[in-house]
Amino acid sequence: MADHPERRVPTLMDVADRAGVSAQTVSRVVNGQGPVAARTRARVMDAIGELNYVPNRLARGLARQRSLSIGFATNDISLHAPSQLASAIEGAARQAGYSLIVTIVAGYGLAPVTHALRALRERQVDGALINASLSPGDAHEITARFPDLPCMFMDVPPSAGVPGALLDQALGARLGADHLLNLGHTRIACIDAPQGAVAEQARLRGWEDTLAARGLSLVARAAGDWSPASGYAATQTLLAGGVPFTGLLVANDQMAVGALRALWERGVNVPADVSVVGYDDTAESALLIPPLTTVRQDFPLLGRRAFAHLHALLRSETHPPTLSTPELVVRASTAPPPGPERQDVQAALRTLMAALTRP
Amino acid sequence: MADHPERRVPTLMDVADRAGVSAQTVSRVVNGQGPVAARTRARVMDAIGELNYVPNRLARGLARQRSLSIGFATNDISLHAPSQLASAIEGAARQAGYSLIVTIVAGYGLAPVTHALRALRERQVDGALINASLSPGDAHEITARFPDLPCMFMDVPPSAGVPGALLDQALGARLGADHLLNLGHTRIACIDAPQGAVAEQARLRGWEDTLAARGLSLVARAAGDWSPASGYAATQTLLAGGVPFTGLLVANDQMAVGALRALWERGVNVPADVSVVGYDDTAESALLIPPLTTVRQDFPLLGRRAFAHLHALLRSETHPPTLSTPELVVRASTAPPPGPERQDVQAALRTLMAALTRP
DNA sequence: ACACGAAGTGTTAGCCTTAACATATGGCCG
DNA sequence: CGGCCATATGTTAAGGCTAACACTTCGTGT
Repeated sequence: MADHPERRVPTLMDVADRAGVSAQTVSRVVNGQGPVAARTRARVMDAIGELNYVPNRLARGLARQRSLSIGFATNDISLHAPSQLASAIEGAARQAGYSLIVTIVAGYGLAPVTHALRALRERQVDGALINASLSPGDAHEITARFPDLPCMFMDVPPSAGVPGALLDQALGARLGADHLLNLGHTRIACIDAPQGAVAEQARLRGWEDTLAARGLSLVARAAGDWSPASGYAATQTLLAGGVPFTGLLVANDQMAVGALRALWERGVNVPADVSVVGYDDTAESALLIPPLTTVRQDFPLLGRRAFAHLHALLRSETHPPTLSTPELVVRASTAPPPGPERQDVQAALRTLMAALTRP
Repeated sequence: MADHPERRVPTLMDVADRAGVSAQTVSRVVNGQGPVAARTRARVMDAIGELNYVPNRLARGLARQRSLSIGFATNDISLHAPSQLASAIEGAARQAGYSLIVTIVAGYGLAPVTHALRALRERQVDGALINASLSPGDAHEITARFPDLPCMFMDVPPSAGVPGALLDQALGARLGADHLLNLGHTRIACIDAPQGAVAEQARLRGWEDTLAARGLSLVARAAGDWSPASGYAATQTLLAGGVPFTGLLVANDQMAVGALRALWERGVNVPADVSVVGYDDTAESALLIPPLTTVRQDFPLLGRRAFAHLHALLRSETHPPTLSTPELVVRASTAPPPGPERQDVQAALRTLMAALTRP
């Protein structure tokens, strides 16, 4: 790769020699601390420019005993939430002079997270942000196993007593369920997320509790894996189950896309026959057919906050856990439940329409 | 943070003392190279376990002159393509013993990439993967400015003569355009991506060239920014433009979601009145209403390949640029163009239907 | 019995930077 | 004009690890 086999990348010492000063002086100039005469500084800057010197962060990290890098351990980063978080965290970290090392945690539970953190500790990260569906117990275990590694848990309930910044899943779930209840729905089904995902548990419990407060419970339930295809399959399962429902709570918007499709295929009109509530408010949601009523989660804000808290932690300032409040975005996928007679008319109309519009 | 203020994290030397051997021997055990007697190895392993020793990668990187980390410089990682790539690259890198440092490149062009690579070079990354809409000229400039940093350009045409692994944008664009042409469309509009995005240029040119080969050209054109909302707005612009079209080529599936919505709102039936072709084949696309005909891009494959090539490069094996071929996925959003009379009937039907189904 | 090579281990000298301390220079005060 | 302080710079010793080399201790062939 090297055009000039003899040429090494220049070091601090090379700059020092060229500028006719000691290494320490160059270090002072580079880091902008300690007194340096204006003339000297200028000479050093010139030498840096001429040699195209770049400081070596490994060596600096070794000498300073802090690497100025942080780790982000997360579930599959190609999903909506992790990628949004990564984007926000990277931005905040870079601005504060930190680099971001991303490690993907495969699967749920303690073991894969432990593995990921071990790798991050090898890299001497100054701290870690963890978004990996940990239970409060797991989070405590992590802090015990890595006492020297400041960690922020991004999806652990605040009650856990570990540093955390998270979205209030329970509230979000309640917002969605209450919305359906207030519209008059009583037969409500749900599509939740993979077992083991903490967000899933919190949402499911939030739904159940909200319904229970009105003396109701979920009439049917199916599980997906966050993907649109799984939402589609889950909805088919629900429809095939024979339990009638007029409201459908879905654990994320991507699965809701599949749900809308499955309902559409069966000739079930949304929202006239069934109301659908999503979760996340992805960029697509406002433009679906129909536009999706959903619970907005501000992931960029969460990401920035999480980094800010970790950053404070690194400077030994303690921060209480933060809870960001999601908000309900009402769009056209929800409406009052249909009366029984109306339901028949709708079905007939749809059949007619389908016949007419077919080429 | 430290429970026991006196306790440092154990070093190689601590392990050596405990096992009663020299540091070098511990190093040999940890790295599994060089001859070590079975008994000695066992003693060292025990000491490592007892102390919970973790090697310090900064120090190792400094001593070995390679950090076993690579950089990924990309546009906003919350978008579809970058997040898919990041996921695949991280997996491949981790498996090969490399950590991944992610840097987000803000904006298009040479300057922000240079900035990002400088930061990565500070971190002593062994190589970098770049997905940042660079022109071939920019790519050459980068290799000139960073002669010691092996780079893979993930979105630079192979003709550029720089190491690259990319998806054949021109072919993908051709597939989509040919599909519409073969269905009989002659009035084709497009929604392309931000100026400066290389993918955009390649796709736009591919569309134009393909149409030109049949003596046609795009009848209208609007630009988006990859987001569903921008696709929606662009489609509204096209519809308001007054230039009739029966085929619509969209530069990604997310914008196609917005396009489908805008057409639906205007009562334009897809595919009876207008056929829509997307690009990417996101997880949602098969489940939209109607399911979207699109050009599938295998980003996970691209990510793995890109890393494999970089890895080869790091071992001084030269690899020719690779071109992955996208493939057309035909779904229900495309059909032959309507005859003029049919178009009126459709419109009337839609009006009727909308009136009937309104509660 | 001797040289020889291989296996196993230790020693030394870096890798590049910074913290801590040491030194030199100049200005100012009494 | 000596002494003292602030400013500006240099020196030394880590920081944790590994490459390169040096040194033992064997077993082997002759």
